[in-house]
Amino acid sequence: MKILSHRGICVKYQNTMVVKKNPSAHAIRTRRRRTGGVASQPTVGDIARIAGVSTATVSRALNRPETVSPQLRDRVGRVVKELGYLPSGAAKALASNRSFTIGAVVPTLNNAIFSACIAAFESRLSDAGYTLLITVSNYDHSHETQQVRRLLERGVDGMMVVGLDHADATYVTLERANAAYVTIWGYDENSPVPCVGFDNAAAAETVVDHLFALGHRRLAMVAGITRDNDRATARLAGVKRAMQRHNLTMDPGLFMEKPYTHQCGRDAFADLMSLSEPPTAIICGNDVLAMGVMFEANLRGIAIPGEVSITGYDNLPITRHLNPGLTTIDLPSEAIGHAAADVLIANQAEGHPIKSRLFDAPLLVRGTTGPCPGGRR
Amino acid sequence: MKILSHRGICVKYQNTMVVKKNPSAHAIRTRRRRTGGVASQPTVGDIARIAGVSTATVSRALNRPETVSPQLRDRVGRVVKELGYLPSGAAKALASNRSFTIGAVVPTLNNAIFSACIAAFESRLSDAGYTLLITVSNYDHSHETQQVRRLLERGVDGMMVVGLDHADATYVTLERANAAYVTIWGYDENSPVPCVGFDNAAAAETVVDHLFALGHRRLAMVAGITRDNDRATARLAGVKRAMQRHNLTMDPGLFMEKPYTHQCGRDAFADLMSLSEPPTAIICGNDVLAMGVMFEANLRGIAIPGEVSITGYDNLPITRHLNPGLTTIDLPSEAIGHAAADVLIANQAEGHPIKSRLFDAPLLVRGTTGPCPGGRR
DNA sequence: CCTTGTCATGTAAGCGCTTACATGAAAATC
DNA sequence: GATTTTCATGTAAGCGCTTACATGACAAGG
Repeated sequence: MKILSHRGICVKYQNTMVVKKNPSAHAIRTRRRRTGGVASQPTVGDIARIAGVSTATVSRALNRPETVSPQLRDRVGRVVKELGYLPSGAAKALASNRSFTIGAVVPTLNNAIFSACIAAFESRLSDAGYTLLITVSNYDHSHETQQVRRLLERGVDGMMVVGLDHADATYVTLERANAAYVTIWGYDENSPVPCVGFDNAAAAETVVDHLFALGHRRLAMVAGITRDNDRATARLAGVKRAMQRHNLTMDPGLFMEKPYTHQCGRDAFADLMSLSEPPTAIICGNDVLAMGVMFEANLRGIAIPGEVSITGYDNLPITRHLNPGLTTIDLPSEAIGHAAADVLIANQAEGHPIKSRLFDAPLLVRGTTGPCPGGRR
Repeated sequence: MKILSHRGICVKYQNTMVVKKNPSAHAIRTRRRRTGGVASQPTVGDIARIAGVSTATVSRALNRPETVSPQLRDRVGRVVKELGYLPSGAAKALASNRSFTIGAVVPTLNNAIFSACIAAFESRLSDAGYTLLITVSNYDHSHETQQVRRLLERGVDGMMVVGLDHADATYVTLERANAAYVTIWGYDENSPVPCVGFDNAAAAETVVDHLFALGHRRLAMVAGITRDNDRATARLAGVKRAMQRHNLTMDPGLFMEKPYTHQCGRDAFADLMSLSEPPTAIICGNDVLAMGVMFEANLRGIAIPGEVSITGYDNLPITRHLNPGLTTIDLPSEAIGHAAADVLIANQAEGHPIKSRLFDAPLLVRGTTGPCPGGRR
């Protein structure tokens, strides 16, 4: 822990003041330097001059060392190190039309499943020399359009957006800008846009099938908010479709939409249990809701799965440690993050087209689901 | 869900091929356009020509509308909308020396406490028109240096790094680049670098005090890995300091460092309980470890806090729903994220110097701590 | 009516890189 | 030995913006 003097800011501050108060030619010219006026940062020109070569050679030595003679390469390298030279990304991006920057728009960062995906995404990008620009949409399509636009302005080389369903303007903007992008989480084989994800509805169906096989007939669903969220919508649709397939009646009172919070899961459970005829199994739109449901059941001394079965969706790392372990959909969040990064990088590096990719999202049966109490009804 | 044709990538791909195979002057010139050769994006020049004004006026109309007559402002605005013009961030950054981009280096994204902070940080940045560049260090100081360098190359207007303890090179790079930066999480009033955080050690001391007051004398600590992690180090130090203050003996066998995972918490508990004389209270370096400890205790039927008290550190949203609720340090992660963003933005916008800021991190007593079993020893 | 501001707009010079093309020396070919 | 080819390096033209300064119209002041 060695700490150097921290004066940069002050100087910068004072400099700004000077400029404001006394816009002399000199002050203005000074201000334009990259660092705000003080010790200006070295540029390729400086490196070139000191190393006694042209700027083109410096650029080549730095970006395609193999095209430069070893002596010059070393000479340039030495000067670069000596001066602590950092290339200007803006200038590079402007001149080369590549920013080595990739954008992502996620609905939220406060859900471990997205964080995990983003972490995987970032990790791959970082290894390939890219930096991640991240923005959050808060599950709001019109806000998302703004964020996409902003990322495009920042000159990202590619972009990842969550979900297939977006505002028209988002797609228009993306296509107009001729952007390289990939959607994640959802998968639709007929999708005209590339998607790296899984079939949310199909996975939800397997949950119902599992519960049906266990004898459950009275199923409830605590879905996420479906507005502007195609994943939540698809999961709900999957559950309904499977129930229809099994000829199960769907009591509207057993279907609800809740924000993805533990508290909402608890509230949902309380509501469901206060019904005259409570469900024997509760399908949750994600693990956070499922955990909330479990917590409330626990508090009320209602046995899981003895009295009620619970299912989640996501397979958050914590869910396997719960007691009993949560039966859930094992969502390949990391694989998706990696694949999304790979496809974007390959597109930039080798010009590979961005192709869709389907992942499995298998049902993971653990302890929260069991036979329907009282046998089949 | 309206989906447009998705042809951009292919064209770009083909175009790259063309260029590679036939580097005619035309193909090359074409390739240089921002979009890769197809329909090129409009520029200020295009807007200016169509609106019948100069590029300077376009720039002013877009960035400082009040300096332009209403008619021209409208005229420019209309053309901008019509052409779907998106300014080039690279060109803006190069010309104005401002990127409207802020960087962050975090140890991991796979810990809800950081995600929450980042979410708060991003939210404030976004409101102010900034975009967040995020990189992760994986708790590795030398990797962190690389990431800082990369962010600087990308031309961030400011940067946030987690913790006060960093590699020399990190600080050297930061100062040399004259960067506006702030460290978060830790706070040290004597720090020469600005820090927005709380006193990790002091908070850890309050945990010990609380346990001591409950009669516990045999304390164990499951700390995080302290290497390259000043927060974990400070927490451990705080615990030791408080124990010394209370004249408690510190059995080395009761102190261990573990990665921040649930499983490690479980393992730690198993180890601790297999000791001939197990602790009556276990202080955990963070909530994830604490939850792991709780899960294992639960599995073994060991009563909390009847037989053993547990404390966490972070106050993750889930911890209040646990049964019993986890006694932990209420870490102001969102406030820190907001404050870090605010200070960086104010520095850019108004030239305010970046000042340190101290937050409270109070002990939150919930159900996992109780009187020492068997009274005081 | 002339001067002096004031203000909206234009002109054009960069910002710091990349890279097409030019150049010239050395190597290869005839 | 004259030629062509190859290759490392240099020259200089942008990339798409911002902005200092120039300009000219018009208003205000004398």
